[in-house]
Amino acid sequence: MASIREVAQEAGVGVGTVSRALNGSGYVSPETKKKIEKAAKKLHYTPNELARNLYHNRTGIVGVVVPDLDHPFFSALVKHIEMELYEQGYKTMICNTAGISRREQEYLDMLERNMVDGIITASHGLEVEEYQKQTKPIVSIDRDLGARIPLIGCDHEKGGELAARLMLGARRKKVLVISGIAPKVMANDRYTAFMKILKENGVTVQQEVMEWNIFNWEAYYKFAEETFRSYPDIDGIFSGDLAALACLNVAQRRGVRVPEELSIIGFDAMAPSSMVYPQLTAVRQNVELLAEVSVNTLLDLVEQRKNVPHRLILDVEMQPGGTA
Amino acid sequence: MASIREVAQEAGVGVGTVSRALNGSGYVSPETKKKIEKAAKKLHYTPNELARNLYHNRTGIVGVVVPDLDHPFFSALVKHIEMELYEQGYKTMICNTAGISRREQEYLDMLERNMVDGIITASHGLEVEEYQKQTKPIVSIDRDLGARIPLIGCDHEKGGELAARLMLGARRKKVLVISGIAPKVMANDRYTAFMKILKENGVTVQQEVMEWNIFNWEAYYKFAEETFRSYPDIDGIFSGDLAALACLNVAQRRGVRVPEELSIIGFDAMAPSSMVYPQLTAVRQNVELLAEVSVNTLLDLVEQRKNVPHRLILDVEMQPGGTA
DNA sequence: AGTAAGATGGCAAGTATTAGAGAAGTAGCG
DNA sequence: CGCTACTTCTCTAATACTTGCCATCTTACT
Repeated sequence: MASIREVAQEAGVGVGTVSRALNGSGYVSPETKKKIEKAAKKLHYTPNELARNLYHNRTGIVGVVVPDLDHPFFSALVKHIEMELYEQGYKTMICNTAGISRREQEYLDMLERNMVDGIITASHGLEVEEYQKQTKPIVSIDRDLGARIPLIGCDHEKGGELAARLMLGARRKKVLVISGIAPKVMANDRYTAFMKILKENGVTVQQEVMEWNIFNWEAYYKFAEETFRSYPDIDGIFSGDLAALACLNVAQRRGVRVPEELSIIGFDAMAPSSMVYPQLTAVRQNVELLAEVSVNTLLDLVEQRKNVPHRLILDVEMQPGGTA
Repeated sequence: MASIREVAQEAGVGVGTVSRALNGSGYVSPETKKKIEKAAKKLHYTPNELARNLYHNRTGIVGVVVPDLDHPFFSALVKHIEMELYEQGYKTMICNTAGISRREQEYLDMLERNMVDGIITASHGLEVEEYQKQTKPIVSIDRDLGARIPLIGCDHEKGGELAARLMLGARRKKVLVISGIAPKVMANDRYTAFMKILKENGVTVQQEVMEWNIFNWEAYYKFAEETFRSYPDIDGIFSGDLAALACLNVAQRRGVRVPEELSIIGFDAMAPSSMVYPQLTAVRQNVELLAEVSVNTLLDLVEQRKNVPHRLILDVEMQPGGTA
């Protein structure tokens, strides 16, 4: 762990010269530069990032806050965010809130303490006020955190419409919506839009609510079994991917024919939706684009590159499958 | 962004006193302490972590290196690692190598530059020598990186045995193994053990190799289709979860009855293996324990709490399912 | 009252680096 | 030869915090 001082001594120059030689800033003669590089190599010198960070008051780290890393949507999201951040020279710190709002708060505090240069949050356990207290760069996915905090999300409303059209086309009459519990997120818009269209067309729509952002297959499965008991006569289900997959699984186990007797439409169209047979019919979010846009918006703020729009809505499409 | 100096001025004391008052070290009278705390609150003082890090020469960050965050095994692993690290007061930085060994190298460099206090690596694109150059804390999952680097993994050999026993019990005669491409990882042991037992019992075993640690469902699916064309008469498949799921999916599409005509056994038994119908029969790794053990081993090194064993092998069990 | 122990807090060094001021040296040109 | 311009490099301040050392003040005891 040689320091810049030792390198300077070894090369017989001052520390400033070493700094300039190695960073390529300011005047350094070719010979001295060579001498310094030799000394650096000899001593296995690597600059201490911590001192650098202190001076520049930045770490090049971005915090990414999600409710559950093991949920297919969030693992895909974080993966793409990480890769995009890497492209732009940043590192990714993750926070798996697991529904604990204290953890979300702690990451906000880390912003304050300069540990991270910015935050992308897709976890929504805190009140908007907590976020509004912050002045440093934050970008929110799928929930409006008020002024100064850009919001990125997909077009949930259109997704709900697409699903509704599909249900209508299949002449479904008694449809169930399984929605998430979080009250203030954009995801709810898809169910509102879905239900509105179906009701306008005389379809009976019922709604069940379940905790969705903690991924626990057992819970989904139990919920699906419960659903089939409580609603034996429904002919359509619209919900997030995982709940839809659980319903599909239970339907298959019970011998309910999908899609003949029951249409199931998911939302997200993440990897597992393609693994089952038949493939799940689902509204697809472009996670890759979502990640890219989120990162670029955040870095626009961090590096003050330009003004960013407060709200960015990305398109969705229907992933054809065999369940609707 | 008030600094400690401003707090000291506001409270009318020296900076050292503020530091000691807020950290609870050394003598500070109750009144001064109260005064300092009031000043700190008034100025919204939050200590700059960067300066702290520089002084202590640590960041409290652990780097976690995986080939693909969106692979169900790695997303589960990282999730549990993150949660365990959090419990112990550390933060998690992730690196999704995506098979690019340069990225793996860069994380090793970050160790050198003091950006992270230690590394847990489950990605294996670099030569052992690169790791041996390092003197700072590293823990490896599923690959032996030589002396000084603890190795954690599950009992792949036993997993292979369990699968082999199941194949024998089902009287399978022509079995295919789909293994990964990485030559030096422990995962290969499961296939060696599996094949050895089957061959000893007179079963024909063939082997196909595919790139496995980059998760791409399309590729798995294509590979599975190819497999069914090339080996139309096999009656057993043993492979990682995802390849197994792809084979199950193709089998169902082709009308091959599972498990009557074809036994499929996976390895890992991650979430998607439970989502399909019938549930995939698969060897289950205890990812949660794997994460816990990896973190504790690493932190033993980081904090020099105690000597750590060089090799830790965790038990596996068979997840019963409907495909074997 | 004098002394010593104990309490309290200020000062400055240390942490590794960068940037900017300025010193020292060289060369070109009139 | 002297002035200017330019190159080259050193030195110091600054970044924000922690901590050891020392100075000062209080209190109590003799």
